[in-house]
Amino acid sequence: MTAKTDVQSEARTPLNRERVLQAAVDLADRSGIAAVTMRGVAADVGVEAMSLYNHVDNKEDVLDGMIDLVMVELLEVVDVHDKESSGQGWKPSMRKRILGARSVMLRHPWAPSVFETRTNMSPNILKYFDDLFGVFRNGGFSLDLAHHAMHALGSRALGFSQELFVQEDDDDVDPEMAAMMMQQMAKNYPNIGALLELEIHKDPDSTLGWCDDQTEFEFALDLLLDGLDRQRDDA
Amino acid sequence: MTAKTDVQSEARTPLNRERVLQAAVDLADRSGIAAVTMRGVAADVGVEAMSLYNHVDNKEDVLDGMIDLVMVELLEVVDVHDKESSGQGWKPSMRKRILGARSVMLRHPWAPSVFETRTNMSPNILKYFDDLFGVFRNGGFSLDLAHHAMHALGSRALGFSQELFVQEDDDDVDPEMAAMMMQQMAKNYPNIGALLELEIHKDPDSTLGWCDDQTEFEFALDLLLDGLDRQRDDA
DNA sequence: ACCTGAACACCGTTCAAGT
DNA sequence: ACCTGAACACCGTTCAAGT
Repeated sequence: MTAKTDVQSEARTPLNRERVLQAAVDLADRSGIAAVTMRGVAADVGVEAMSLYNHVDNKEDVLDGMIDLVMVELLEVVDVHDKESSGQGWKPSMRKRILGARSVMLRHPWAPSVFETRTNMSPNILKYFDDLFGVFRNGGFSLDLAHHAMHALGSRALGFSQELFVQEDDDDVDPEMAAMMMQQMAKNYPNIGALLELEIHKDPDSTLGWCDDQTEFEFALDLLLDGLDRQRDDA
Repeated sequence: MTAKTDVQSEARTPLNRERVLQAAVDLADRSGIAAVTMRGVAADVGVEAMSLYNHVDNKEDVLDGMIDLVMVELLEVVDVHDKESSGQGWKPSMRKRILGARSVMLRHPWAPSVFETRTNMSPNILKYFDDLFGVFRNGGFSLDLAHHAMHALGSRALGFSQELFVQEDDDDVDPEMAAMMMQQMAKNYPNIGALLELEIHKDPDSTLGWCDDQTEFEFALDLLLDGLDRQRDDA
């Protein structure tokens, strides 16, 4: 946001790694991760693409850096949410942390897909996971069970669950055609068809957007946390 | 595999969509998804890149087609595993299906990442999910709960769970340096450090590869299925 | 020390031209 | 009907040259 307002003073101060990475994050937030090219980031920062290589190693380094900026936000948010739920036991604490993490991911919709391509852990990522581990252990989990728990949570530990086949918003759906497709679906796929009918009954205006991501995320999270709680009691 | 043995007769029969897609899958299995370029697939099939466009719409179409071939395998495997567990209740059935699906994904390690970029469901994908839905419903799940269950399983329903930060196999780790890193880790990240120590104690030969994916996958799967079972009983 | 222009080796894709 | 050569608009990245 400051990148445009004060061009003169920005131009005077030489470019640095931080400004490059922040520009990349802003660009991704604004225009999607596909827009984050070396040339695109360079343009946003008022420089030619080749100049970026004075401040970052290569594009992988840019992506690593973008994730690191997200992690900083994540550590902040989790810290805030953590104080709210101090002394309430491991489950509310874990729940708050993860839902807090999710709120950060919602601000950076490109982040999950970039996370999935990272191979190296940064200090901030390690700290985040170490803290999560700490919550489990303070809650009476054995190291082994805490380890299993982290794997079971998977990406949910970072606040996202990749939703498969996210339909882009179809503004221009012919309602007649939609009805025909529904009929076809019900014939070939009876169970999915039944579900569609049920969901349409709930909200007749839309056959789309009927999966409330927040509800589904919390359902799965609670399913996992409750299951882990039970395993902890058994030990 | 047949693509190389019989060049002459292959050359005689004109190219078709199926041969293109199979070549793409073989190439991905052999050399990874990054090797699947229009030029690369074309070369494997003995033609120039531009010729492919006579048989597929574009690269997205190729990726859709590759996934469809995987889905065919998946439907076959699931069908086999399903007969083994017929009449044993929904849980063993669901378990067998999903572990069967996982065995297919292990044959095509590139498939998960491609799945995650698909936006459209193909008939085979719809059939697969409809069948899964059927298992839940026959097991006494309400439509609503079955719907939640599918979301909770997420990509696990297709037999994979994206593992974050998969470390590439580091053949050339200096053991001295590894020990130093361990010490550093234990200092900065006490919980992760404790876990590393525990795991090394189990298998002193390797600090890597200590996460048995199959075990973790089954742990998470059973956690979810047991949790869903409990919710079903409450209804 | 930092930035640039030109260039390279790759992409996916189009199109007129060949058979 | 199918295949090709040349070309286009993009990538990430290198390097010698500028200031």
